[in-house]
Amino acid sequence: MSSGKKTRGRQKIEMKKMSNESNLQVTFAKRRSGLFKKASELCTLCGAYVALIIFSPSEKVFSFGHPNVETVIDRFLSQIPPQNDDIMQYIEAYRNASVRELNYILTCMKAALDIDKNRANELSQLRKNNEAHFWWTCPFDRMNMVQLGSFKKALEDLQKLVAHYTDRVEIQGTSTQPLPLLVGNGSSSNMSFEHQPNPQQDSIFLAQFLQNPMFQPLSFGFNNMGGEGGHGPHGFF
Amino acid sequence: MSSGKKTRGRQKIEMKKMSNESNLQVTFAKRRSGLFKKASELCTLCGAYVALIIFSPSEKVFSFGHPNVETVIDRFLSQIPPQNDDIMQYIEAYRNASVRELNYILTCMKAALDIDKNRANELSQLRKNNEAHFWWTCPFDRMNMVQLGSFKKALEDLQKLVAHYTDRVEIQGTSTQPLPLLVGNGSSSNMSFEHQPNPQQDSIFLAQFLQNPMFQPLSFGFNNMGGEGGHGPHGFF
DNA sequence: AACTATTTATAAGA
DNA sequence: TTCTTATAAATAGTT
Repeated sequence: MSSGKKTRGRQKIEMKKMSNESNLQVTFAKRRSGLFKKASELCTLCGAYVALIIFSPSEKVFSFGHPNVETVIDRFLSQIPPQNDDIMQYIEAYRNASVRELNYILTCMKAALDIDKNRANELSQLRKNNEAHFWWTCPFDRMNMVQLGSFKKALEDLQKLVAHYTDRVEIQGTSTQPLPLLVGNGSSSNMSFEHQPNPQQDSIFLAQFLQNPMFQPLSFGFNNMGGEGGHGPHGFF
Repeated sequence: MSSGKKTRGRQKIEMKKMSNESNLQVTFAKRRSGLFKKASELCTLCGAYVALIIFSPSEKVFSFGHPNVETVIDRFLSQIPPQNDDIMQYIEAYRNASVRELNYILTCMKAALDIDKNRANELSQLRKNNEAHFWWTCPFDRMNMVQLGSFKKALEDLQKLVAHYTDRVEIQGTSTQPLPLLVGNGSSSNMSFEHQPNPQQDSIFLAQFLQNPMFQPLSFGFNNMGGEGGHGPHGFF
C-alpha cells in the first residue's frame, strides 16, 4: 500500500494559453464537449434559447443551438436596431428624385460599403481626420462580409443600369465622383444593447444623414466582451 | 455532533425543465454564469474563437464573444456558402436587359422574398403544389428577417423608380404580375456544412435559375441540432 | 480511450 | 438577493 496513488488527479492549471500543443488539443476537445453539455442543460432546465459557436484553433467549426443556431442569431442581431432599413431609406429618400440624384446616392452607398469593409484598418486613421461618425453607417455592420460584397456588386450593377437609362432619358448629371464627406463609420457596432430608438424612422435625405452624429465614436463594450469581461445586462433574469 | 449537517449540499437534479419558477431563476443565473466562465476559459486556454448567445425565458439577452460576437457569427455564416451573390446575379443577369425585363426580375425577387418570409407556414402546402425547389432561393435564408424586410422595401422602391423611368422611356411592358413559377424554397438552410461548391458561380439567367433544383427539399440536420444532439464535425480538433 | 485524484460547479439551505 | 456547505460534475495528468 504505502502512499502510492495511481495519479495525482486533476491539477490546477494556470489560466493562460497552453503551451504544449498536444495537451492543448485534448483539453480543447474535453472542454468543448463540456461546454456543449452545459449549454444543452441550460436549455433543458430553464427553457433558455442558446447559440454556441466554437472555432478551434485549427479552424474547425462546432455549433450548438436551441431551437437552432440561425434563429438565435437572427434574434440576437435584431436586438440591435439593425436599421438595415437605411439601405431602403437611401432609396426611398430618393424615390422621387432624378436619375442623377439616384446615381449620386448609389455612389455614396458604394463608398460607404467600401469604407465599412476596411473599417478595421482605416478606423484609427480616419478618426484623426474626422471625428464625426454617423449612425446610418452602422447598418452595414449587420451584414457580413460576403453579403457586403454581394450588395456592393449589386449596387454597381444597378448604377450601371441607371446610367444606361439615364443616357436615354438624357438627364444624366455629372456627380459620379464619390462623396468626400462619406468617411468614418460607427466601428464594429458601437451600439448599446438597450435598443436605441431609431432617431429618424422616416425618410431622411442625405443632407440630414450627414448631420446626424448619433453615437459616440468608438464606444465599445456592450453586451459582449472581447475575450474576458462582463456579460449581459445586469438583471439576472 | 450527531448526524446534523448544515445542508444536504449539492443534490442531483433531474434533467428536465424545472417546475419551481424561482428555483429556475436562480439556477439559470448560476448556470449562465458558469457557462460564460467556461466559454471564456476555452478561449484563453486554447485560443478558440467563441460566440455564445443566451436568451433567458424572459427574453433578456446575454452574450459572449471572442474576439467578439459579430466576428464569430459572420465567420460562421460565411461557412455556408451564402451565395448572397444571387441578389447580384439577378441584377447582373439583366444588366443589359430592357427595363421591362428588369421590372420583371424585381417582381420575381420580391415574390421570392415574400415566400421566404412565410416559408415556415407555407412550405408544406407549397410542396404539395410544386415539388421543385430552387437552390438560388437559399441565399435569402442568410439574411435575417429585419434584413429581408428592408431589402424587400428597397426592391419595391427600386421597382417604382424603374417603373417611373420606364414610363418616360415608353418601353414599359406588361409583365408586372408575379411569376407563378416562383414558389417554394429551400426551407431553413438546407445545406450541409461541407461548403457545397457554388454550382453556378457565373452569371446565370432566369431561365437557368428555374431549372436548377439543386438541393434536396427539406433536408435538415447539419452542424447544429434542435436542442440536444451531436455537435460539430467529427474530427475533434 | 480509460482512469483516478482533485478542482470546480452548483443545489439547497441560511 | 448573497453567502455557505456538502455534494455532484468536470477535468488534468496518467496509463
